[in-house]
Order: sequence, then C-alpha cells, then structure tokens
Amino acid sequence: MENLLRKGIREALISLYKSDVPDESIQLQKTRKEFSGDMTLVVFPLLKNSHRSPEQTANDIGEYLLGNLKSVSSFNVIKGFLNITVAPREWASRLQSIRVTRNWGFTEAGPEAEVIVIEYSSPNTNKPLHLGHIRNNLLGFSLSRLTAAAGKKVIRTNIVNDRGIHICKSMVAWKLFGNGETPENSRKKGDHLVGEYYVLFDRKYKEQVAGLEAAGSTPEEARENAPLMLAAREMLLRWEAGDAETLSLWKMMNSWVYAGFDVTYKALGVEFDRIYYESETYKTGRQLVLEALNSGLLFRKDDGSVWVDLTAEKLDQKLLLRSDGTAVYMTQDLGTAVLRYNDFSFNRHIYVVGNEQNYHFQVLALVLLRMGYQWARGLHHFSYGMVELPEGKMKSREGTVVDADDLITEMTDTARAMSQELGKLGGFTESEKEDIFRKIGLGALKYYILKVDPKKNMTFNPAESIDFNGNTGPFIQYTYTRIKSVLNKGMETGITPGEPLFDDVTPDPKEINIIKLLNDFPAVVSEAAEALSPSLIANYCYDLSREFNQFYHDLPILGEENREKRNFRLNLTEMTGIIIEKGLWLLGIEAPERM
RNA sequence: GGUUCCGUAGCUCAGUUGGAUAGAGCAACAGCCUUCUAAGCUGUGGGUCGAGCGUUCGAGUCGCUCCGGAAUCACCA
Repeated sequence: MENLLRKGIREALISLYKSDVPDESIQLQKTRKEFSGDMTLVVFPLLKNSHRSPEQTANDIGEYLLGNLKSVSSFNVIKGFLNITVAPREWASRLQSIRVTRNWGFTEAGPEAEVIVIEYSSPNTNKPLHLGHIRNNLLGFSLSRLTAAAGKKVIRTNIVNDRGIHICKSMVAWKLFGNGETPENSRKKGDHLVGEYYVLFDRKYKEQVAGLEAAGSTPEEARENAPLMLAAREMLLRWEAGDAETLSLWKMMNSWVYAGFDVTYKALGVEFDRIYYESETYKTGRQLVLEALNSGLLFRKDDGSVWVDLTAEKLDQKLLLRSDGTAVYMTQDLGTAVLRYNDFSFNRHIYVVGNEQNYHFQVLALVLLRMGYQWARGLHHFSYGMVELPEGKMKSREGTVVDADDLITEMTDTARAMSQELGKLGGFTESEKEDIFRKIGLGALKYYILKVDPKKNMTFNPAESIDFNGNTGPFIQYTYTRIKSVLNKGMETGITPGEPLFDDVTPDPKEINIIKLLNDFPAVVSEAAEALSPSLIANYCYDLSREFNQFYHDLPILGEENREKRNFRLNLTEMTGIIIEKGLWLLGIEAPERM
C-alpha cells in the first residue's frame, strides 16, 4: 500500500514538476485520527521541486494521485499536509494478502543465519530470585524470541555465580546452625532454605561484631576477626584447594538451590539452551589473564596483583587478578566469553544485565579487544533499568525485597479471586481453572514489566499491586479469548471463516483501523528485534486489542446479515486472534482459550 | 568530581527516521449487560513534555548550558 503510493507520488513529481526526489524526501505517514484520510504526505520537503506554496503543491499531487491511482478515493489538504484516503475496497484486498502471506514478519533461521548468544538471568546461588531477576528473565526470554523471529539463530545461556565468599557464608551458617535441615525434611524450597542461612549468617555475624566492639575492638578489627568471617574465609580457601568435604557440602547445597530455581524458571516459563557455571569458567579467565600478562598487554603491581590500563580509552586501571592470584568478577567473565565463543562462534553476544554494570561491560569488551579477540566487537550489553519500590530501592536488610515466588503466587491468587468475583469459568475442572488463573496472573505480571521501555527504571507498587483492567496483559488475553469465543460460536452454528471473497466488500472505518494494524505487524516485529525492545510489541498488542474491542462492541460479527460481509468480519477476527497470539508469544505470555 | 542513563497528566507509562490540536490506563465523575464474554464499551475533567538557549518551514524528539533523580568509578559479584 505504502509502496504503491510512493511510486505514484514520484510519478506525480516527475509529471508535474519534471523533477525526481530521493526516497527519504517522500515522507509518508499514517494520518492522525482527528483528520480524515489514511496516509499523509508531508509536502514541505518537496517545495524545492515544485516552487509553489505548500497548499498548491499538496493539491497538485493530490489531483494527480486521484486521477491516476485507482486505490486513491479522495484527498484533502491542510496546510502542508496531503491527506490521502485509500479506497475502502483496497483495504479489503489488503486483508486478503495479509491472510495468504502467512509468515507475519517471522523469518526462519537459515543455515547462514547470524548466531546470537543471549545471556540472561545470571543468579547467585546464595539467595532466591527477586523482582529484579524477574525483569531480567522476562526481558532476556522475550529478546530471545524476538531475535529468533527476526531469523537469527539464538542460543539462550545462563551464567550461574556458584562460587565465592557469599556461597561460603551460607555453607558456614548451615554447618553451624542447620541441625541437618534439608529441603526434604523442612519442606522448604531449596533456594529459600539456603537464602535463610545466608541471612542467618549476616545476623549472627553482626552480633559477633557488636560483641567484639563492646569488648574493645575497633569496628574494622571486629569485622575482620569475627569468628564467622574467619570461618567463611577458611571455607573459601578449602573450596579453592579442592577439599573433598567442603566440595560435597557445596554441591549438596547448590543442588538444593538449582532445584528451587528450576521451579521458579518453570513458573516464569523461561528456558536456557546452555548453562555455564562460574566455578567452571574462572580458571580459564585466570589463564587468559596470565597469558596476556606474559605478552605484555597487562601489568603487575608490586603486591603481585594484575591490572589492565585503560586510561587511553578514558577509563581507569582495572584489577584482573588479586594479589593472592585469585580471580575477580571480571576474570570470570573474560573466561566465560572466550569459552562461549569457542562453543558457538557467535556473531553477536547480548548480555542482559542491569545498568549498574554498564562500566563492567564496557571494560569487558575493551579488555577482550586488547587481548586480540576481534569478535569482542559483537558483545552487546543490553542494559536495563532497576525495578524500584515507591520508597526507593529494594533492600534485603529492610526486608523490602519482593520475592519472585511470592509474587508469582500472589498474581495467580489475584487472578483466581478476580475470576470468582466475576463469576467466570463455569464448567471447568479445578485443574483447568488453575491453569487459566496461572496464565492470567503471569500474563499480568509479564505485561506489566515488558510494556515499559527496558532502559528506564520502573516503579513497582506492591500495595496497589498489578492491575487486571485497562492497559494490561489480561486485557489482551481477554480480547484473545473473545475472539476464540466468536470463532467457536460460529463453528457451532456452522459459520466459519471461509474463502475470502472480498471483492465486493466495503469495510467500515473500524475494520480498516484493524487492517492497518495487522498490516503493520511485520514491520513492528522487525523494528522491535532491531531495537531489542519487547515494549514495542507489548504496546502494539494493546493497540490492536483496543481497536478490536471497539469493533467488537459496535459491529455484529456472526449476526451480520450480508454473507460476504460476515465472512469478511470473521476473517478479520481470525487474523486478529492469530496476530495477538503471535505478539503474546514474543513476550512469553500464554494466551488462554477461555477466561 | 569523571562517565552513563532518566525527567511527559495526581499515579503508572506510550509517543516510530523531527511533522498537524502531545496519547493510553489507573484514580474521580456520568452513562451502557434479554445481544458474539461488562477483565469490556462510550463520555467529562486533568499538561508551560524539568528550565533556558540554539538548529529548522516545523522540536516531547536533534545540539549546548543549567536544575532534579538514579547508577557507577572496590583486591564485592
């Protein structure tokens, strides 16, 4: 449609003014709602060619299009804007071609497809997932679907931070105070259980520090010499030395955590193709750093610590190995990146990590380049904003962290309560109902998070909770179930979307609005994949749902007397359902059949 | 202090490569269920797009300077 108009406009310019213009000077856009018309040409850039006033120019082109293009039915000129109305029947045939295209902007990954590694989630094994992780997981998973839809070969990875002093703290606390508590005998979820010991460590440790300070130690001494801290340090040394008993405790507690994470991941509906563990990558990182040091790319300070000097890149010097030779965060990530490149030879590597680590990823790419890895140019930090509470940041100390499992349960509970209040879902078994409540609750949560521009910080108000009315996931899901309901009802009465014989159908304005949106979908998908922005998809789904609900309300679908018109509406309805389902799929939101 | 990001209605957020009178939802108020699902639809009120200057025929959008907020600049991860 747009291309047709472009071609016509170019012909008009040649015929009227004997001059051709570059494509970007032909600014075609959708006509704003308050004006009549479908497409609008902004004529200001064309005045150089016409040497006439904006109104005259617009009028000239309008007349030409009306006379020469069958699909243009009328036009009007307001200031420098030429509003072109496309013949309604043109839209009807547009729906037909959308219907037969059948790929809706989704591209299959061919053998030559670009390989993209997406890392997301990246949990620590000493505490359960919270709201911040939810944003990470949802963004990462949706990005993986978006890039896959754009024809890339996507590998979803996770890096589990399973080593270090923080893990040892949980281990020490469990050993001292645990009395053999396990997820089985306590019926607690493994990650929560381990998290409790991490918190317990912190509490007991603070008591000890306070005790030492009362006995005359300086605060610094107290922090260093508290027995619990000494025990944790010793545990870390034993871990690094490969002590069998320590390793077996570590493996046992980590397995609890992983079992817990699996439950949360499953509830969120996210998946990974390959999981990396820092306990397996940090040694590679250290090796890389030592090799680079030998090649003179890095330098060693007097105390033995190894650094990279990035002052030439306007950054600081950055530590890569501690004076005792142990690895830091950066070292591990260097190792992980190289291992991944060896595994997948990726073209691009997207890290879904919060914006508090912008500096870290800037340095990571620079260091890899310094080491001679040209592929590091393909590293991309997908930096998203924090989730804040109305009072500010979530703080575990103040108990204001929103736990992921709790939130998921709460959302499902709310969906259940709301559904009962509305008196819905008669005739379903309990397990069917629960499945629907889960889809709705999760849909609300996911949409709430994904509709927001990823790079912005967002506010989550637990008291007001997440809405189920208005611009929400359930609204879109509801629209989808309405569509299903119409199609089912039609099928029962023998009315199904048949062959599209749309030649004689003149669509209503509301129908044209929907066709326009359906027509946009492929462009929205590729734009969202390009911009790595699930929020574009989310907002598109909302617009389409809104448009459909208005149409649904005002016009009969099954009740339409005219057979062709009814068939047309059914096809429109069916197509809308398909596109909404596709859009929700890109967001990782499930579409219930009924609700 | 350096670097990066953000600032749009009372609240939560949209706003395509610069285009016309800046949009939704929530909250408030007023309507609409004998009808394909009312988790819906319709209407009313609500804005110096943080401030200023500049570029442009045209700026919420681009540039500069301020103001406000966040993150980061660890031998934490």
